[in-house]
Amino acid sequence: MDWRSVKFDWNRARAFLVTAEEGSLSAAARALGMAQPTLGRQVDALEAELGVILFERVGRGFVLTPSGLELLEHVRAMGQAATRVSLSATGQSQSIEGTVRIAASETHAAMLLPPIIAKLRLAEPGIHLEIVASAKPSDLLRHEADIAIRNFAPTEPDLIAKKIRDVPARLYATPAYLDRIGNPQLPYDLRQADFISIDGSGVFLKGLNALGLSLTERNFPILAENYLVMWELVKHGIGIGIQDGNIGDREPLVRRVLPDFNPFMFPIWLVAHREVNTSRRVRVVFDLLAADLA
Amino acid sequence: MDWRSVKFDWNRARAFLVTAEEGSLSAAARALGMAQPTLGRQVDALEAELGVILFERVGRGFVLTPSGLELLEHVRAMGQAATRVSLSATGQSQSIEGTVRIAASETHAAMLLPPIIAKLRLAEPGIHLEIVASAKPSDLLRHEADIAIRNFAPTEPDLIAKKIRDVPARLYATPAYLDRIGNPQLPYDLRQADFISIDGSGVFLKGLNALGLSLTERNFPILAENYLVMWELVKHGIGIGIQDGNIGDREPLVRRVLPDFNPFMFPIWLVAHREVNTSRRVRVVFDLLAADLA
DNA sequence: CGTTTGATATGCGCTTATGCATGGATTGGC
DNA sequence: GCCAATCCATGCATAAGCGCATATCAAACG
Repeated sequence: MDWRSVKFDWNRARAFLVTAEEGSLSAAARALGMAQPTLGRQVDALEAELGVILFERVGRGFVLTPSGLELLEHVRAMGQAATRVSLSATGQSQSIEGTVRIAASETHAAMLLPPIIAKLRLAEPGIHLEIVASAKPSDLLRHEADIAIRNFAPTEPDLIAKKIRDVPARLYATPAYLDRIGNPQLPYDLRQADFISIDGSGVFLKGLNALGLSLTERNFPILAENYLVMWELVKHGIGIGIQDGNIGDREPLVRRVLPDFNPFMFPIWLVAHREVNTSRRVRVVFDLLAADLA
Repeated sequence: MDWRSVKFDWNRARAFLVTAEEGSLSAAARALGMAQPTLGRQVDALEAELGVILFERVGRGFVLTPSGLELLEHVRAMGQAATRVSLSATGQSQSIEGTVRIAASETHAAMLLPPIIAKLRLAEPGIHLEIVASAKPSDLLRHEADIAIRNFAPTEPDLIAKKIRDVPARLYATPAYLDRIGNPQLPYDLRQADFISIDGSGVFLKGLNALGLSLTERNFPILAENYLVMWELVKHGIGIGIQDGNIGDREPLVRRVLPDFNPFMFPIWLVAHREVNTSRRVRVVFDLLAADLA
């Protein structure tokens, strides 16, 4: 075998990849946790090493040359293979010492995880934990997290998932707000109420209507895009929000809207990449999460 | 985009790849032109970084662990992508300064190339030339060379090829040897002669028989596996060998066997990878080779 | 038109990695 | 069973790469 064509510095290829994808040296440096001059010099060195001009230096940022674009295609393939290396490596690792990243929505991260994390820290002090709280579901295929807590079954093929339980979600508002809209008792009474939406796709609206309410977009004057913000808005008497019944019932500032109404059931899924879940420490965390969330 | 999974040191992955493929740190170090301790430390560091034991240290060499084998698969994909990067980079390079590697059989390298190389050096002093003389056809897809001189049309899809001309090949031997076997005039007279073979696959035998001779394996008591060695054996009167007519006729030590016999025509092809041939300096060399070989 | 922001280059001190030389260990051959 | 060859590990001097601080520049905004 001839290795001439793999002799070039692969880290420089990585620098080029991230710089091209992020659009600037500074952004790439932030993404990789390196200094911006370092990446600049690596890209320069790669250009000299390959004899190709990759970027056109134009004022504020860089612009890919046609040659750079051509090369980027192949460097992307390197990056995807590198991702698979990292993914598989995590799965192969049988060391209990290391990092496990858990992705969850802000609510779950803030409301459900803390006691479990505390228990996990005591049981396995060698495991370093990272909580990725994000409104959007993390991409486990790209290894943005090792384990994700989701409210829907995953559709991606390479993921394994375990349904933990169904959580009753209810509508909450402050007593003051409920007084203001006349203490509604029936779904029909909510036709003029203000709801605080948490995503713009309308699934919240459809879900509520499926339960017997008849709402329109005019009932959603506020979009929070963040669970915690939504909950704070509800606690400040701005409108009605949906929340896990176990959490909402413990919050003294709010009361159930329509107390006798059947709760809206949504599932909690624990999801992990098949490759990653073969890792011993990921498995430990996965199993403990599954047990304690139930 | 999340770059966590590409953060690890790619050069260490390269060290692992070459070490695993070559079978030892020392061999990998030779292949990459690095020191053996360097690769050893890089592999150690990768194991620590990924938390995976890649090799089992057993006496003289390393043995891949199952985890290492699993990871090697993905690292190989990185290496293949890296090869494509290098390949495409050579093609994108419009700089006349740089290296061009020419692969040819030993005969072509020794007999045909020297005057052309001399001319090329004068015309393009900025181009550094490397001659890869090998009995086996170089793998252009893996970029073992930029340009290859071959005696057959390439079958690989991504290669471009140009047929230069047909070369008359003839049989040669020393006058002393021809005297010894009775100065043969007809193909039939060669039924007892010794031929010097250059490959073990029998194509030489079949080719000669296709021209009217009736030889068996007993006529090939010597296998040289090297064109120059074969030619030296012929010049020392050991037997009959085949050679380019332009070369053989200029050699005072030998004479044609069956002077009036039609020569065996074999083609000369100039071959390059499609990607690589877009490089300016490769193109320059390619065109000059094509012109001067005709 | 000046200010601010966010970007790329450069100089410098220092950490890190590399190569060389060497020692220790194992395999294969005679 | 010894010898030679080959390979991996370690210590040390050196060189290369990195991060920090800073200068410089361009674009957007008021």
